[in-house]
Amino acid sequence: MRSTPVSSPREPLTRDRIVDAAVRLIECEGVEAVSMRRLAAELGAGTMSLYNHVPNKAVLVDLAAERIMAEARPYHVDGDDWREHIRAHARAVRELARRHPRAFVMLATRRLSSEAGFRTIEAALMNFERAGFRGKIAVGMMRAMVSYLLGTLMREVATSPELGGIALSPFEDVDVSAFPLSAEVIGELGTYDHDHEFEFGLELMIAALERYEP
Amino acid sequence: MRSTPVSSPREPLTRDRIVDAAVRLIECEGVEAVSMRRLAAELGAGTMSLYNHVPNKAVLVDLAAERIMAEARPYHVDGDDWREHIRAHARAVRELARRHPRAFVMLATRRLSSEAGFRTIEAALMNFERAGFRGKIAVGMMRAMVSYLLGTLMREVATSPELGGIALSPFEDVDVSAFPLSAEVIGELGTYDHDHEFEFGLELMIAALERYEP
DNA sequence: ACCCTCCTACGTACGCCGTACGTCGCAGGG
DNA sequence: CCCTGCGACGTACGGCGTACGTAGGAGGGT
Repeated sequence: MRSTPVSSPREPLTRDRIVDAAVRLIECEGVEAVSMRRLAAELGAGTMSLYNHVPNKAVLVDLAAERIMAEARPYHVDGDDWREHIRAHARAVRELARRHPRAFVMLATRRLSSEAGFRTIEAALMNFERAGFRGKIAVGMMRAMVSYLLGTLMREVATSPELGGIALSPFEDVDVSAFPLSAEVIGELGTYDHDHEFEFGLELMIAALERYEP
Repeated sequence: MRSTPVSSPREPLTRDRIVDAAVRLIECEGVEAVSMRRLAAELGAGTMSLYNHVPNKAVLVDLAAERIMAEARPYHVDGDDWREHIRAHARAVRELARRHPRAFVMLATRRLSSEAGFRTIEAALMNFERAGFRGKIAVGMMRAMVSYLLGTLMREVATSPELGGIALSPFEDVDVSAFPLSAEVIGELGTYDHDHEFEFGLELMIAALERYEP
C-alpha cells in the first residue's frame, strides 16, 4: 500500500515514464506509430500533459533513441586476438540491430553524443589499438568498419518488406534476359542469407585490416 | 501556338508531370516536405485531381524514387584493371548520393526492382567478373561492397546536422576524460573529411578483394 | 489561519495531413 | 441529338503536433 488513496491508480507523469512508453511503442510498432496523443492515451494522461516533461516530439524521440542505445550489451571474449574482439564487437552491434529493427534506422541516422555512444567508440578504439592501429589511423579504420556495419545492417534490417519478413523476389516486371550476368545468378540475387552475408563481409573487412597491420 | 485556347495555360495533369514535381520537391526540401496538397498547389491543380493518376502517396514516392535512380550516370574508364572500374563505379554512386542527399536515405531503405536498379547490378557484376569472381562469390563481394557504400554514404549524407552542414562537435555534455583512448583522438573524432574517408575505406575494400583474388 | 505563488494536468483550437466520396462539366461515340 | 465515361474538383472525416489559456493543488511566508 501507498500513501496515495486507493482511488487514484494514476502514477504521476514523469519524463522517464514517457520515454519508457515511447521506447515500448517504437520497438513494437516503429517510430511512425509514435504520436503524442497515442502516447498520452497509453499513459492514461491528457495529450498536452506530456509537454510539461518534454519540449516536443523530436526530442522525445531523441531521448528514446538514447535509451535504446544505452542498453547495448557489452560483449566478452577471452584472449587478446584483436580479430576475435572485432568479431565479437561487430556481432554485438548486429545483435542490437536485430533486437530493435525498427529503432535501428532511427539510431543510424542520428548523430550520437551520449555517454553510451562513447562507451561503444572507446571499446572499438581499444580493439584497433590491440591490432596495432593508433590515433588517426585507428579512427579511420573504425569509421570504415562502422560504415560496413551500418550498411550491412541497414540492408538486413531496414529494407526487408514489412520489416523482417522473408525477402520476396522483386524481379517480376523486369526483363532479366537483358542483363546476362544478373540472369546467371538470378537465384542468388533473389535470396538472402543474412547470417552468412554478415560473416562473409566481416571477414572481408578483417582481411583488409590485416593487410594494413603494422 | 497550340490548338488549346490561349486562355488556358493549364497543361493537363499527367502522371509524369506529378512525379516530376515530386522529384523536384524531394530534391529541394526532402521527402518529408512532400504532401499531396502542396504538390497539387505547385501544379496549379486541385488536391484530389492527383488521385486520378496515382493511387496514393506511397506509390507516388516510389515512382519518384525510381525516377531519381534512373538518372544515375554511367561512368567511364579506359583499360581493364578491375580496381579502376570498381573505384569509378563507387565514385559514381557517391556522386549520385551527394547530388540527391535528401533522396538517398529514401532510395537506400527501399528495395529496388526497376530496370535502373538492374543496370547498376549488372555493371557491378561485370566489374567483379573482371576481377575473376563469378557466380555466388561475385554476388557476395558485390553485396559487401554495397554495404560499405551504403554505410559510408549514409554517414556522409544523412547524419550531418541539417543535412550537409559542417559537422559540429557533439561532445559538449559528456565527460570525455572517462574514455582515455577517445580523449586522445578527440580532435579526429570531431572532424570529418568525407573525401578522404571515402577513398580510405574504398581502398580498404579493394585490398580485401585482392586478398581473395583467385 | 490565511494568502500568494508556482507547478502540473488538462481542454480547446488552429493549421496541417491523407484520402473516401460525390458532383460537375466536357469530349467523343451512338 | 443524346448518352456515356472520364478527369477535375470540393467537401468532409479522422488524425497529427502544438500554442495557449485555465484550473487545481501543494508549499511557503506572514
